[in-house]
Amino acid sequence: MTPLDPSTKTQILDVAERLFAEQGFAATSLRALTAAAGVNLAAVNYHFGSKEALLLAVFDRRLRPLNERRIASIDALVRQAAATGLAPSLEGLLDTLFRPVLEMTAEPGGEACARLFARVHLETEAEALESMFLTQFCAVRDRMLPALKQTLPELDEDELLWRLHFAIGALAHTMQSTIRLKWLARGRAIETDRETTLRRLIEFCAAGMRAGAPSRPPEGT
Amino acid sequence: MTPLDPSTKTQILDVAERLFAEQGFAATSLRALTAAAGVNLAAVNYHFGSKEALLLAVFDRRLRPLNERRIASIDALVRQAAATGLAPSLEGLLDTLFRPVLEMTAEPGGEACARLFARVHLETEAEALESMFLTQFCAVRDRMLPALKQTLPELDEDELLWRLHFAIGALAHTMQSTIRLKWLARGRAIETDRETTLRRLIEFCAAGMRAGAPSRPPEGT
DNA sequence: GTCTATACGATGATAGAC
DNA sequence: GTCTATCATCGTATAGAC
Repeated sequence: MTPLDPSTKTQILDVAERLFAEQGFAATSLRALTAAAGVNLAAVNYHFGSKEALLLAVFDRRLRPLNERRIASIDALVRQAAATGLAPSLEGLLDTLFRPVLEMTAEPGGEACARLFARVHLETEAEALESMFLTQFCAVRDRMLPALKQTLPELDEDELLWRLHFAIGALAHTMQSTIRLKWLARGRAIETDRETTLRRLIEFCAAGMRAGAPSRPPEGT
Repeated sequence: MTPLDPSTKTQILDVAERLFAEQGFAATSLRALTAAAGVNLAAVNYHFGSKEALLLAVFDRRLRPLNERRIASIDALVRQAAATGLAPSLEGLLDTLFRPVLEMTAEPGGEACARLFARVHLETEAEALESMFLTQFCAVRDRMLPALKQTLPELDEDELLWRLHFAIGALAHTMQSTIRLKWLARGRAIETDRETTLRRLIEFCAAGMRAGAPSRPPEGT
């Protein structure tokens, strides 16, 4: 349990993260996993309770520092904005939401893990997993929403929530499948540099969230 | 195989669609599935080859008419625009992309199936599934991209592709989890009427795709 | 061609000895 | 905490009846 401990538990977590990401969850058997980790088959069920709970633990370990970074960034933005008497910038808030996820792909094992992330909504009902995900995101949301309300005061709450929902979807899809993007491009080379992608994503979502405010297109059928 | 035939094959497809959507793919055993369909266990492997291939067939059957609707709508928009000498409207093109998916939820069994859809990136690499999905979407893309280029001529191709990618992500996330949206809302009731959602989605994505064109926000760090 | 009964190997989980 | 042995269940394959 201690940080530097190559204990059975952390050993399992490390190997599980790698194998789940490489081969997928269902395709990774506990026998192969425990053999690769050099531990006994029964150790997974002893330490985690089930294979699915092990997956939860893998996600939890990755998500925790990521959401802590988000919280710190939002707090810094809001504090800084309050000091100047202005609302926090929309681009800054979106950066806070997106950057930790995109930067995770630069960490060792991070890219594979990010892909695993995106493949989450599968299998069973994944209800436990969704629940863990939302619980962790709770603190982020509770800071993000008030900040966004300051920044976009003209939006009613429903509209704001939906637009944040769409923005998260754009992020999720970006993490999930550069494959689809490359296919969209029909073989053309396409820029996938991380900072450029982040800029594009922020521009798209910022414009989407501001929709209707700066210039209103004429209504049609 | 004929439309009205309650044959073993269509019987399996019908029950599979329902059970996969209700319980998830992994959680639905072929034994339970074939028992519910009143067919023999081996019938699945005889008619479809494997459990995964059955899932493919379920998706394929739903996706085919959906993409045909999209193609017809895009063609109509482009034809109509050409007649007036104008580019097709961005909102119209996005409507074409989104509406058939949202309206699928109104068909019997459609909502559950839409959720299953979104849970696609599961298990193994899901490579076969992704491949089927992209193959079907091919004809849509090949009409959508030229139309979008007419409508947004100021965007370079990379930017256009990325923005379409983001828009598809917003759609996918919308179909996938109203659960997350409701959680975002923290218990507040939130409008989830289909036409309203469609309008919100179109407004968000249209603004995102036009980002930088109509009015330019000042650049910051 | 279609359907059935049955068997096989592998899986996730568990009980109990140490 | 760790191990071995064992269990029910899974997806799949096949042999043979209609």
